[in-house]
Amino acid sequence: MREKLGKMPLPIVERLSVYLLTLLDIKSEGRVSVSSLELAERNGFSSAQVRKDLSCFGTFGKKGTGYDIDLLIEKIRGILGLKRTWRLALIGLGNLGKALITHKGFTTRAFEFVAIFEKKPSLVGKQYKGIQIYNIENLDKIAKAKRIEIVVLTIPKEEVAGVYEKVIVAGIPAALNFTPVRLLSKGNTLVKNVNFFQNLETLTFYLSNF
Amino acid sequence: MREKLGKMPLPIVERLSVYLLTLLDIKSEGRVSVSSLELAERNGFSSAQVRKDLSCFGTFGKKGTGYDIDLLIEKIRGILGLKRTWRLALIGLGNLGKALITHKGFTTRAFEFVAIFEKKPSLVGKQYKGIQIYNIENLDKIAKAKRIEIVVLTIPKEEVAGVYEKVIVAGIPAALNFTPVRLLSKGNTLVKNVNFFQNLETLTFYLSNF
DNA sequence: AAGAGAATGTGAATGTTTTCACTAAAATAG
DNA sequence: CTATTTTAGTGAAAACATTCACATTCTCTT
Repeated sequence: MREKLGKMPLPIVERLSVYLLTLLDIKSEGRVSVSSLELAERNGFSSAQVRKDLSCFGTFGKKGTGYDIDLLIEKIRGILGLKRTWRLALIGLGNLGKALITHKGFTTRAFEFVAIFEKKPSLVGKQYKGIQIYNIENLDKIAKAKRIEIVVLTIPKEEVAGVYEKVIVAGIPAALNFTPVRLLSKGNTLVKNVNFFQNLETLTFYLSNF
Repeated sequence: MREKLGKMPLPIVERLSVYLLTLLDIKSEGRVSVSSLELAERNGFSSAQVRKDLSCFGTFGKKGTGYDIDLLIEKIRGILGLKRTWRLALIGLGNLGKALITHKGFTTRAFEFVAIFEKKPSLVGKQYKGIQIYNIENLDKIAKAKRIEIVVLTIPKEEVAGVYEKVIVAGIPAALNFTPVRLLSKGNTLVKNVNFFQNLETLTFYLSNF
């Protein structure tokens, strides 16, 4: 069993998230246990990979039977830090921002939006879907007061650099970046970039070259 | 220089997309050439990696100087298949679907929405932002008529399995899947899954384990 | 209760990706 | 014009990730 969790390879962490989704799905079918083979086949992995991934965190399975679904769900939730609610802030209340705020998935999972930041003066001071809208200039203060842990960036290209600087100064632990500007983790802020166009472009690459 | 483009490793293709974005950025600053080192440092890669990635497709640089920005942009656009417009269809006109349709990035890039499919009967036959809305039952017929190349899935969990089956039957070349149901490429359809929660969960994992 | 079958956990082998370190070419400075 | 600096391209080495293959343990059938 592996030690340093902070150095765990990203591919493994990403697959844990996939396993969790699959387990919840299988559980909803009323099942109570599952083999590494089934967990693998549902997701296009190999069974050895599933077992090896899980073995990094402990021995959760039972030879001859497989994995107890409820137990494995709880273990993975623990590993991924999903046993508590994470406090998010949306920065940029455009179309995408609104879509994310209203997305059911966040609330049914371990994520909660506790603040919105928006440049447009006419919106500051109001609420959207019950969440208070603040001026980005107050990010530092509000971040502390509201204990913001992750910011979700859905602002236009031009504003990214300035806003990211404020996020770093405020010492916010993490950012999920939906803007087309690639950001690098800096200071105490861990960044994850999400880029639709990159995804589309990998498709067009393979479509063009077959 | 590498041969089989269809087998090109995904990480390389993804980085090409990043290089392209960076090049456009540098170009907009009025520059005409760039070194592998700068291209690397702007994105958190190593310069050797940039050079090796590009060397898979040809020799585009000039020793002592670096890469001509215009030339490299054109080369990468060619490699990624971005020298023409790709015909997209949105399936599921919810909040996220609407946000994507109105997203400027698609039109300023090589992507164009040519159809929308939506279950809600009251919307079928109408238009949204000038794009015709069709019944999903007609996917096969419309896909051929409109020469749809990539479908963007923004439908609820429950509908995914049924809709995906129709996409495969229609033989649509690719799907960009924003639903929380992970899909595997099947038939002639290449799938790319985009999962916000997986991204959030990798953040919470590392936040929890430091 | 014994044997067959199922399935995990894991060291070793294999495969893939990244980095190193150097050669060679172009640019620049003296 | 020569020496120095910059930088691409690239085999070889290293690091990383995946798969193999098997010992082990549990379950189930008869």
